[in-house]
Amino acid sequence: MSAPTLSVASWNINSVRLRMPQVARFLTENAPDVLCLQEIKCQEHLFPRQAFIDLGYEHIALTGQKGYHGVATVSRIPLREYARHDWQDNGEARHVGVELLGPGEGVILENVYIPAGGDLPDREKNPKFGQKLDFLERMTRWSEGIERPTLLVGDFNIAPLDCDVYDHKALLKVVSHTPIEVETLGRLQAAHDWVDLGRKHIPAPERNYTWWSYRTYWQGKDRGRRLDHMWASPDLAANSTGHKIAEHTREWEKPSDHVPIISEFAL
Amino acid sequence: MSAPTLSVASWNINSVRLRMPQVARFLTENAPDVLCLQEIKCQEHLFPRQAFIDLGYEHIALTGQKGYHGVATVSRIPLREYARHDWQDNGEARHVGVELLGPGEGVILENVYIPAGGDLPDREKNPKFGQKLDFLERMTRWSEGIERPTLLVGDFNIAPLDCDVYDHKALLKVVSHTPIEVETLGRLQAAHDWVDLGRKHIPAPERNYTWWSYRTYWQGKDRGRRLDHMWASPDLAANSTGHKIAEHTREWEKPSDHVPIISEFAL
DNA sequence: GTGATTTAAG
DNA sequence: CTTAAATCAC
Repeated sequence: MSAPTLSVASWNINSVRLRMPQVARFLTENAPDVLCLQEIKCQEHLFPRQAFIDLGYEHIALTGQKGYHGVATVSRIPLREYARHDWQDNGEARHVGVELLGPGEGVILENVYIPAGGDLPDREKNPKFGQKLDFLERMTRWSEGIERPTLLVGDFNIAPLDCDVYDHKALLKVVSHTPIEVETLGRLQAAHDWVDLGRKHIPAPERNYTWWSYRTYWQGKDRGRRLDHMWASPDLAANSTGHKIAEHTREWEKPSDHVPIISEFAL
Repeated sequence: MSAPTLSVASWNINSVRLRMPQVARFLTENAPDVLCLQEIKCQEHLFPRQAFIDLGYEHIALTGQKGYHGVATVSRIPLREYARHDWQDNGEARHVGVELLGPGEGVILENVYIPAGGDLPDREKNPKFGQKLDFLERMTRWSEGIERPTLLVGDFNIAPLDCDVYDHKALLKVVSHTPIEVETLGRLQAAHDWVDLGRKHIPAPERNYTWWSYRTYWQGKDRGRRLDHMWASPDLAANSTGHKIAEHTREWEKPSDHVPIISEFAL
């Protein structure tokens, strides 16, 4: 018999209602214990709760709003909603935190959708870019106070390493890979010594993309970026045993522009 | 061997681009010589011309506009575009007339989409209702001058007979079956002694619906109306040999709210 | 390019 | 309920 494990997946689903069949397929084929979704794009009362229950993911914590953003954490193991941080400071639904109660008891799981930040990497001309940096700063302040083993997952909308994008030089001025974003994300990481599980298990410079734009994917040039991440507290990271990217979902019919990432832990 | 015939179909398709697969199925299964479509809902350059050519309907006359209205006549037999009447007097694409050049030579085929007329049957409170009546008046003036054998087909948006709706009394104040509309349509009919082929071959009070609202169809109460018609000049009507309603298409996947009607003529 | 929303129209 | 368009955000 095998040792007890915990598996956690994260996926920016870009409308959970539209893609529920794909979510069901992913859960059936991969059976993670917990799935964190971003960009569910629906209000809480419209979340397809029953579909998740039918799939065995009956423990659900979510925050949603009409049309945009919204995150949900669905789980086969019991959980308790722990927090909803408004790091955007404007009421947008971008975070839900839970505490695992079954296997993995005591682990805190933070599901976040960091703002995309608009097109221009300039605080003055593009307020959304400033909001993104401010969001990261607030997360940094928050990180400094963490005292429990925590897994921070979601769509960070930043590809930090040179090898996290298909063309480092070309993307230096493209929001998601600008030096200021990378530095700001670096301070967040340093504030809790967060361990980047994607790169722990798929070391740089190995290809590790999680997102391909709808605009260019059809060109087949593999213009990907690593925007989705799982960061663990050092103590929790010590138990992480693997990390994978379900890249094949990008080829599914009417796919999300992001693909799921999955981490496994020994308990 | 059989005598030469001409068959003509008419169908308010409610977006020809969205329903091209259904149109193809209808043409394959019914093989009319000519099909008149209403509510194609596209500009002329976006009409799926090649799809019709591939199906053998290579002779095409159409008038379209962005988003709404628009009519198209597609044919296996050669035709010549004859007229585009602006009976709405505002440039909307609601009519195209053709002259058949092959079998049926000399027949004029008028394809029209008469305005729905809005919700309130009141000229003052609802200008659209007045426009509908004015449209019919202009058609009446036009009818008085017809000199060639003509088939007038399309979505008239009026159910003239008591038995043309599921509940005559209940619909007396519902646009499509109000006395004023029925009378105005009656004057149009009288102006050329138009023969109502639907009722020539399916005599009143037999059920003869061509449209069921999206809003109520799911209730399964057969709340239909006969809004689509084929009217023939008396001389041409003498050659009409049959008329049918392709009601089963209303059960197809993602159907139009209207179903095709088909008339056959001996030549 | 894709999705949600709103509006207009049916 | 259904469609197209326009808008906005990503």
